[in-house]
Amino acid sequence: MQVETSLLNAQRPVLPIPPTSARRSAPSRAIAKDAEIFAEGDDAESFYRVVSGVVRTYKTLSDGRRQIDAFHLPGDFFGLESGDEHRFTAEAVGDVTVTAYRRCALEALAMQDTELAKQATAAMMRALERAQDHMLLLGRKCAVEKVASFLLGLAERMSRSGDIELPMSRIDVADHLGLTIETVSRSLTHLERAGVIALPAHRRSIQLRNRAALARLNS
Amino acid sequence: MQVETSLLNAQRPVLPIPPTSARRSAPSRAIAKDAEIFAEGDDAESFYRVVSGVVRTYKTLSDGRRQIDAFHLPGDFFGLESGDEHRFTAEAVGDVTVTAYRRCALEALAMQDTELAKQATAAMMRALERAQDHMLLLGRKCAVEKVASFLLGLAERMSRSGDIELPMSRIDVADHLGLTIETVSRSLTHLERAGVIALPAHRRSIQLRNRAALARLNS
DNA sequence: CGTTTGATTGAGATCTGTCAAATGTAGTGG
DNA sequence: CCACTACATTTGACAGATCTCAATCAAACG
Repeated sequence: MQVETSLLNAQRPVLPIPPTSARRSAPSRAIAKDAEIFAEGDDAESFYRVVSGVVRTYKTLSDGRRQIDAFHLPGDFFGLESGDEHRFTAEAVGDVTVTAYRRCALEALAMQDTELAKQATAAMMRALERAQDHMLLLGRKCAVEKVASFLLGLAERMSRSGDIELPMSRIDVADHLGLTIETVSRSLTHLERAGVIALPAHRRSIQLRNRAALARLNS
Repeated sequence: MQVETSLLNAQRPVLPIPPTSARRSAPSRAIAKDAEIFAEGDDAESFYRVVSGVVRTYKTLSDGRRQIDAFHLPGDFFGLESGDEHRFTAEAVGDVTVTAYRRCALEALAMQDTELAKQATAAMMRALERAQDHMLLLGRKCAVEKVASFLLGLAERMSRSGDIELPMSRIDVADHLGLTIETVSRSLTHLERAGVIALPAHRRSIQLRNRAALARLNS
């Protein structure tokens, strides 16, 4: 896990860091793999920004079915709420470092024209756009298309080469795409047999061999 | 219907809009059933608020598969974008009246502390929250659960009694829930046979007979 | 090494989609 | 008011995609 995390960070472009006025009151927090950052229903005292590692946010049904609405990479904000409770749970996918911002700070800052307020608003809009794209994926794409879209999106966000080091397990991928782990696995081998991707021995790494074919799958 | 549509498209070029200082005189636009308000890729010159009727916003894949991300009821905002293009298409479900706001107006107002800016921001947050709930529905609920959740949500938004008059066709419902019209129909009759809802002769009206049972279906 | 965990593969069941037909409703014109 | 049409919805039979359950395999770890 350590290895994967550092690889990921190495591939990421350097983060833009909020201005010092905001950073002064922004403590950095280290979180261990699979540890909870906040839970559905918790008071939304703070929101967060990923410094290193990956965070998943999800909702669950009463019988345990889970939908991961997003993975948050370094630089991404998460945990912004309109109400006073968190509406989903956030956990560390691997070892993670986050910056915490007091929520009241945002509301105070929102009135002003600060860099942090702008970034937070922009983050919300991006989250909405991603959610809209993801609804199309969940509602109308078949399994292979879902996996292809996911790989393309991840490559775009975390790698400029064609190599992806998946930060998350198959279960996480499945719960993000509305599939089971078996179907995710079968879709991957299907793409591999079609020569679109390669799956090296280390099963968390994936090479994109034919981006055009992948792109065709989520037109 | 064709005639009406083309008439509307003819008047689609943006109306002259008075300065934002006169918000009370924000122009009202009448739109005929199934006419387009804006399309994916259009310049996002304006955003809108529903005055009367219902609006659907959707994305499509290249082969025509469609995902309706939301239905907008009177009072709802839609068409707010972070970029300079609309990222989905908006159409009138029935006959509709909307208020149009110039986009630059919002950006100017965002700096200030106006009521409209606040409402627009709140609308965005609500849209995000709905999108997150809807991802759980699309990714992890079965057909009957999807229909039950949809009916409950609609009843909550547009009726305090247990009677719903569906504003949209089965096709629209299906494309919102990630199903086919046949499966929507079968789910409805299934709920009817279970005594949870009643389906009067007029097939667009639905009576909720057992809200507790419906609520149990989307826990 | 054995164990544990995660991932892949296989076989069969189930749910939803597809195609086709029947039914019902609204609308039209005689 | 009654055919008659057009359209939306429902229903049925079947196919196909994904899920479930189970076994195998591989890598990581003590």
